[in-house]
Amino acid sequence: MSQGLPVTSYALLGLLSFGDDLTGYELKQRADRTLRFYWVAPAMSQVYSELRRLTAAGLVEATGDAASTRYRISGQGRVELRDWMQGQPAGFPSLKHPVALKLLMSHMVEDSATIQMLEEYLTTLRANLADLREVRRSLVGRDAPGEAFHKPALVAEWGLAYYRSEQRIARRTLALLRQSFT
Amino acid sequence: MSQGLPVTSYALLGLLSFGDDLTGYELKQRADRTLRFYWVAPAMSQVYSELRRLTAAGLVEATGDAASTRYRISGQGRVELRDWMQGQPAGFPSLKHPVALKLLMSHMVEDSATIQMLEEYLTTLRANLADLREVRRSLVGRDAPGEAFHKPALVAEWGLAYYRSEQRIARRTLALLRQSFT
DNA sequence: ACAGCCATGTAACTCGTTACATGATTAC
DNA sequence: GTAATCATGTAACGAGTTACATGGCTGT
Repeated sequence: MSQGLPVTSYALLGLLSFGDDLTGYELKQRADRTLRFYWVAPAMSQVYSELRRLTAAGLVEATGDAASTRYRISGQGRVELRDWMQGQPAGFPSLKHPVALKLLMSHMVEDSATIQMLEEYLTTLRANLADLREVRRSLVGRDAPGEAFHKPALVAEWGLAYYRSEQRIARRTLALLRQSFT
Repeated sequence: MSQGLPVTSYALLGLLSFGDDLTGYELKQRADRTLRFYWVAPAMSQVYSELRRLTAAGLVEATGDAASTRYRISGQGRVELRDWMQGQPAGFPSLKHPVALKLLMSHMVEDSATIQMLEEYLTTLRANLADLREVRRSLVGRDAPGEAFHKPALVAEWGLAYYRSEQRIARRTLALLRQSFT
């Protein structure tokens, strides 16, 4: 039953599938640490409303008082999550890349502005890369095949590969622009 | 004036900044050919509503009858687009990667299911790569520095680099899973 | 005492999607 | 003549954001 929850709902349910029970606040923190790199960083208010939805559907169970509620995935939640994973195909990633977007129409501005944009992108890229490296590091020791964080480690590696690829292509594009910008 | 249009609005305005005037229908086709790889493929209905918004703001001009209207960017539109490009920083890309998402919680299912998911991803990746290569090919001859499609060509290269990186990491992950899957 | 974090929520709004609906033109 | 494509729109809805609001708890 309860077919067709939004993907973000399953994503949060997935974050609860590692065994521990969390408050909405803690769940948001976990999302910021992991989900944000390849899905979204949902707003605080959305975390709470999704948790209400999941509770209503019986996929998570709430314990504690109104001032501090802990949520844990239910048996039915595990079943539903499994079904969703194996049901529909994953679907193709969708990218919102404002840097590429502005580059596309960069004939409207001076090359120096585009060069500056790419430099700024490389800076924020470095920062994100550092964050993700830190996440990856925190999994060392529990990341062997079969261990609890094997799959999260694979995802972190995936993200690192993505960021490194972005670094390469941004640098290459920057070099090309600087070359023709006399 | 008219500060703070949604980015998709500027994106469509940008597609109109290459000099030709298009119908809503044609604009949608152009978006499907270019924008979709690194921004979005807006629904037909949204293309029309954005065009109405842009017209109301004086950034595009409409000509023709109600049965077939052509839109062209206005002088003010060019100014506004330039301002937007140079104004706020581009912002960091946001990725919605359902494959990575499912991989994260793949401890919930058998490895064989995850392996199958990655194989399917590689298939659709191949198809998208072919599409984008076709786009890149169509720009050959007008893609030198200073020429009309230099920047679009750079963006296409960027996209190709991204897809190739995805291919590499997907294959690597697949290999790791197959290895530990006895 | 006060700052900062923990913790939870409501309300308004907008972007973007899907479904629905219509009709003209072109190709076979 | 009929199917596909061109062309334009409306209506309903849902996901997700921002702004607002409240209050407890902890460290200095």
